[in-house]
Amino acid sequence: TVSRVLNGKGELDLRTAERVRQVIEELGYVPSARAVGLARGRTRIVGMLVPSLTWPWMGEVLQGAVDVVESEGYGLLLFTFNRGAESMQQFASQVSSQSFDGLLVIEPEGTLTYIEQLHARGLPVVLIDDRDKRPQFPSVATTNYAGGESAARHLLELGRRRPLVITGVERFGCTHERLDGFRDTYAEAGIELDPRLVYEGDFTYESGRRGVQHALGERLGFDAVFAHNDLSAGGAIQAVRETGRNVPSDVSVVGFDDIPYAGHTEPPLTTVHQPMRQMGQAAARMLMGYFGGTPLPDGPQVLPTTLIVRSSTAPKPRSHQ
Amino acid sequence: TVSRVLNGKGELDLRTAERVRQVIEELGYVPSARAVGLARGRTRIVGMLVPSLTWPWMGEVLQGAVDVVESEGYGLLLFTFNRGAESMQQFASQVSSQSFDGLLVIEPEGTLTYIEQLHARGLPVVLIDDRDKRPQFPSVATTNYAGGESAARHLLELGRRRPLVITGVERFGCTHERLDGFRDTYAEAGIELDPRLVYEGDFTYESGRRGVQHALGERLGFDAVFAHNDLSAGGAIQAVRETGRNVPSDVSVVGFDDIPYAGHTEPPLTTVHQPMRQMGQAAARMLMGYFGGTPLPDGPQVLPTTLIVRSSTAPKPRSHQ
DNA sequence: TCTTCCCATGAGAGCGCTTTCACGCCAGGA
DNA sequence: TCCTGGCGTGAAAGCGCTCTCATGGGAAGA
Repeated sequence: TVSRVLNGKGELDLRTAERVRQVIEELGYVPSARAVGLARGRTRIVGMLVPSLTWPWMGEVLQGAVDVVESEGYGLLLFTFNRGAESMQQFASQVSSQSFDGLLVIEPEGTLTYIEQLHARGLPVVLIDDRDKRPQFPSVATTNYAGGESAARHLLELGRRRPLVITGVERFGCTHERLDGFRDTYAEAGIELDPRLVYEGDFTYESGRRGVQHALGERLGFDAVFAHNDLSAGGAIQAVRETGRNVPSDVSVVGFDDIPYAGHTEPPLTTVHQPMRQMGQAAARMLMGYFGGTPLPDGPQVLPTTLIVRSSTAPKPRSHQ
Repeated sequence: TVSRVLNGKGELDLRTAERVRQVIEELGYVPSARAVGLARGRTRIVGMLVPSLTWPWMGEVLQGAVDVVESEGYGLLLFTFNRGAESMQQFASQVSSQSFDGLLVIEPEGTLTYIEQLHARGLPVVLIDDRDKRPQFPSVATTNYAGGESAARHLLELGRRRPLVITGVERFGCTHERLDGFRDTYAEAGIELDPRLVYEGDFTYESGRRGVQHALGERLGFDAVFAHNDLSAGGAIQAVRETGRNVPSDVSVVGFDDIPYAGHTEPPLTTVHQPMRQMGQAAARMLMGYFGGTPLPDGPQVLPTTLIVRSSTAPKPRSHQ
C-alpha cells in the first residue's frame, strides 16, 4: 500500500494515502534506489561516455546533458576513454552489469562498432556529433558542411579570394565536411582552392601556428585563414601577427566551435558557432523521451551552426585588391 | 558456490572453481550491479557534486577524479548545482536513497552546512578546494596563500613596486588567501599596497579589463598586474595593450590557475599553476582509500601551487625606474 | 433483506545477488 | 574398525522494494 502511494498507481483511498504520506514524513522515509532498481529492473541512471573531459567544449555538452537528465530525476554516470583498452574494459563490464538504462555517447575514436553492437543488443544509445556518417543511428549532429559554407560565404563577401585552410584531424568526418562545405562554396564563386593552401592540422593552437608558418615559408600568398577550430585559429592569428601583418585587414581569420576563448583572442575571433549545450540537451531529451515511450528516431537530429562575426574578419582594403 | 568463486571468498575446491569459471565464460554471465548492490548494501558508485561544468578548470579536476575512480572499478555519478534549489532537492533525494557510497564535492556556494550534515550523518565526503577554511573535514586544497606570495616575489624580483591587484569574488576564501599572500610579501619588502590599486573582480575576462580601465581612469600609476585568475589576467593584458602600453615591459602581468588559455594569450601569461588534475585524483584516492579501510584524514591535504613564468612578465626597464 | 459487484487493502511471490547455516564426506587418530 | 574434525558444498534466509493475486467490506440493484 505504501508502494502504491509512492508510485501513485492502483486504486486507493485518499484518506489512507494522506495517512501514509504523513507517516512517511514523520519517519523521514526515502525508498532505497538500489532496491527499487532491482525490483523494477531499471536504475533511473543514464551513462555518458566521452573521449576526454578536458576538451574545451566538453563542459558545455556535458552541462547540457546533465541539465535535462537531472531535471527528469535521473542520474548521470560518467565514463571516459583516456586509458585506452582498460577504459573500454571497465566500461563494457558496467554495461553488461546493467548499471544504467541508456547511454549518451560522444564517440571515442574507434569504438563505433562496439557502440553499434550495444545498440543492436537493445541498449538505448544516442550519439552526439558522429564523426562518421551513421544514418541508421539515433544521434545529434551539427551542420558541419553548412558551417564551412557560411565561413566561405563570409570571406567571399569580404573579398578574400585566397584563403588558407587549417583543417582538423584528417580521419574525423567533421574535418571533411567543414572542408567540403568551404571548398564547394568557393568553387561556386569560381575559385578553386589551392591544394597547397590546405594544411592538415590537429585542432591544437600549435598546429594553427604551424599552418601559417608553413604557408609563409613556402611563399604562398593568402588573404584569409579558415581554421577548423578556435584553438588553431588562435594560433593562426598569433603567427600572422608575428610577421607584422594585420588581422583582420591583411589576413582575415575565421574559426570553428565558438568556445569562450574565441571572444578573448586579439582581435576577437569570427567563428562558426556550434550549439554544444543544445546538442547535449537534445541527446539527453531523446533518451528521456524514449524512457517516456517515444521511440528513438533512427537518424540524426541536426542542430544548425551559426556564424558569429567578431573582429578577426574585415573587408579587403582597396589598395590590396 | 558461484558467488564464492566470483568473490574469491570461503574455502572451495580449485577444480570446482575452474569448472564454475568455465560455465560462466560459456554463458557470458555477468552479475547484475543492481542485485549485488542491494545484497551488499554498497553500490560501487561515488557521487561528485560540482557547481558548474563550464568553468575552465573543471574538466581537469573531473578528469583526475574519474581516472582514479574508474581504475578502481567504481563509477562516477555527476551532479551539478546550476538550477539552484531544485538541483539541491534532486541531489538530496539521491543522497538519501543511497545511490552512491561516497561523495566528492567542489563546494557550490552556500551548501557547506548541508555537506557537513551529510558528513556528520556518516556519508564519506571529500571536499575539493574548500573556499572557507574547514579544518575538521577531509579535503584537498591548494596553497592559495603561497601562490599569492610567489606571484609577489616574482614581481618584486623584476623591480615592480606598484602592482594593481584584480581580485576574485570577495566572498570566496581563495580570494582572500591569494590577496593576503601577495600583500604580506610586498609588506615584507617594505611596500604597502595602495588600497586604490586593489580592484574587486569576479573572475571574468571583462572584470580584468575593467580593473585596468578603472585604475587608468583614476590616474593611478602601476607597473604590474596580479589577477586572481587567468581569465581576468587575459582581460587585463588586453586592456593594457589597448592603451599603447607594452606587456611585459611597461606592465608585467601575473595570473592564477594556469588553464590552457594562459599559454595562448599575447604574450603568453606568467601564472600560478594550480594542480587541478592532481587535486581531483587526490580527492578520489582519499575516498577509495577509505573504502579500502584507511580512515579519512580529518584535515585538508594540501597540494602546492607552482609559478609558471612565461612572457607576460619581465624586469622593469632601467629608463623607467 | 439478500445478492452481486467492485474498490481498497493485505499477503506473498519475485528481482538476483550475498551470506549464514548445516550437512555430508573423507582423512587422521584411537 | 569406529569416532572426531574440517573442508567443500547445497539450501535457504535475507537485502528492500514492486506487483499480482486474493480477500473483505460496503454500495447498489433486485
